[in-house]
Amino acid sequence: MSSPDTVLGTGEKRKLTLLAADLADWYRQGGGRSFPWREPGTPLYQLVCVEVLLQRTRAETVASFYHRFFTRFPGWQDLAEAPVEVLEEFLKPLGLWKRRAASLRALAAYAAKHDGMFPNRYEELLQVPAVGQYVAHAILMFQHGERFPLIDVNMARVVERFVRPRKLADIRHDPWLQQACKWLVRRGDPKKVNWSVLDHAALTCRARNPDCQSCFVSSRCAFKAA
DNA sequence: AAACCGGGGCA
DNA sequence: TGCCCAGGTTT
Repeated sequence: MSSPDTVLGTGEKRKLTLLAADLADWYRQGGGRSFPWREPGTPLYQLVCVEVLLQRTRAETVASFYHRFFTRFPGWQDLAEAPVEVLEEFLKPLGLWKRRAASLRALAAYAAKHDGMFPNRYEELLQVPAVGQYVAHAILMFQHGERFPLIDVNMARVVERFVRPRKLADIRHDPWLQQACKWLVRRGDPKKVNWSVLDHAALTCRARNPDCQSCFVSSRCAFKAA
């Protein structure tokens, strides 16, 4: 048996399709943000490292740290060779420095054994150290060009406000939210569609002070700010 | 399912 | 001051 709480309905799919189309147009017209790691030709090494740096950390903060980090650690080998204490000290301005240092070192060790490549199956990716659902999706998208959503608090907030709230507390375990996010990126360039959602979340559909007045999809949105 | 990590940004 | 941030791991 499938309950409405766990299955994405037809009406919900239609709403999400329209939302994605509008966000894609907005992004194409230059409405989104620009970050160093979005530049064409950014190596997979940088993309994977950035995902670790972005965890629980504002993208703007990571952007200001980007040049420093990759000047000091240009490749997997530099990361693997650095003493963990040095890496920890280097990461302190970002916070979560102990965990991040461990994650980056584990990833560097993995990359060294696999020639800088990662698995192309979701289940295998989850076995890689420091790789959870979000990073696994990111790797599938960036390395293999597959159509996966970057399901983070931002995408979750946009989808939940626009359609309806999730049932489970944890984003990563809510089946309805998973389907909704996957549906949201069903068409268009996977990277651009994902970025358009994240940028809409950061600029307009903000966590604390959402700008529903200037939101161009507010007429179809289930969420109304006070 | 909930706790934990953590410094910085912002109201 | 208190909440929030492109999560993953441990309990």
